[in-house]
Amino acid sequence: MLKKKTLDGNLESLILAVLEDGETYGYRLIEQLNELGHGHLKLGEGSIYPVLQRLESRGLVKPTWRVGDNGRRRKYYRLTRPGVRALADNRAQWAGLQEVMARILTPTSNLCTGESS
Amino acid sequence: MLKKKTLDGNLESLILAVLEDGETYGYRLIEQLNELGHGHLKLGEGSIYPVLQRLESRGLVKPTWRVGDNGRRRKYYRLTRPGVRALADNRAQWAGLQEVMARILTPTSNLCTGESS
DNA sequence: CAGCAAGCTTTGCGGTGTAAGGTATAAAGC
DNA sequence: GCTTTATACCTTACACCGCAAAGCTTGCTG
Repeated sequence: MLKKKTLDGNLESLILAVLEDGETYGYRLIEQLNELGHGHLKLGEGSIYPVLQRLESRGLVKPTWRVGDNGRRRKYYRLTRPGVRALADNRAQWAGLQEVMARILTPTSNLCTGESS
Repeated sequence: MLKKKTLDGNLESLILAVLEDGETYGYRLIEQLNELGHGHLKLGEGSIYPVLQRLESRGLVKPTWRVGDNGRRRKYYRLTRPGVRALADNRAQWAGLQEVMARILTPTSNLCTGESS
């Protein structure tokens, strides 16, 4: 299971990426992410809704109230042009992070194993 | 350049990984990370020292005051056994995150490009 | 002595995930 | 009709993290 601090800063990217494949509403989004996470994710409502609101206030997504097939009011979110751009930006950031992490985190140069004490 | 929120939560892993290749002191550590970052990183003292202190208080690193080759007092940090374990743990977390991000963030299923408005 | 760089520490701010609690409503059971 | 359950949304409070900024000490250099 991924810890909060590991996921930190990437939830926004994940949400934008899911939105890229078509509009959704918050409750469904949680299920989608948890399914796609294959056991690595166990997100709750408190994790998603605040992010969605922030994305909305930044104009990266546009919500539309509509009634779903079960007669329920749902708030469908759709990616905006700035949202697409932000997603591309996030992908670039992720690539950069991967590069840095690969270079430093990968154990290639195990040097001194010498003990002295 | 990597944004704060992208790096978030991974600085600890990076520091532990550098420590794995041998002990260092804070000031040098900053240089090492910025070099290894190849332009992606530009860390300052305010980013590193708090992390080092936290690592110390958690027992993941052990500091030793010593005088360097320039006559300066330096606080050399060395990885402890729990620190090594924590690093392994962080690597696992990172692998998990990569897996999730790869599955969701990678644009494989570009479905509907249909506009309606 | 004055100035600078090495080296460590602390404070304060904004951003982030999330557990917990709260509201409203459609469908189903008694 | 009333209660429960599941759907669907929102809000509050908290802990943590990176980082800029500022300050302190100490050794080298002019």
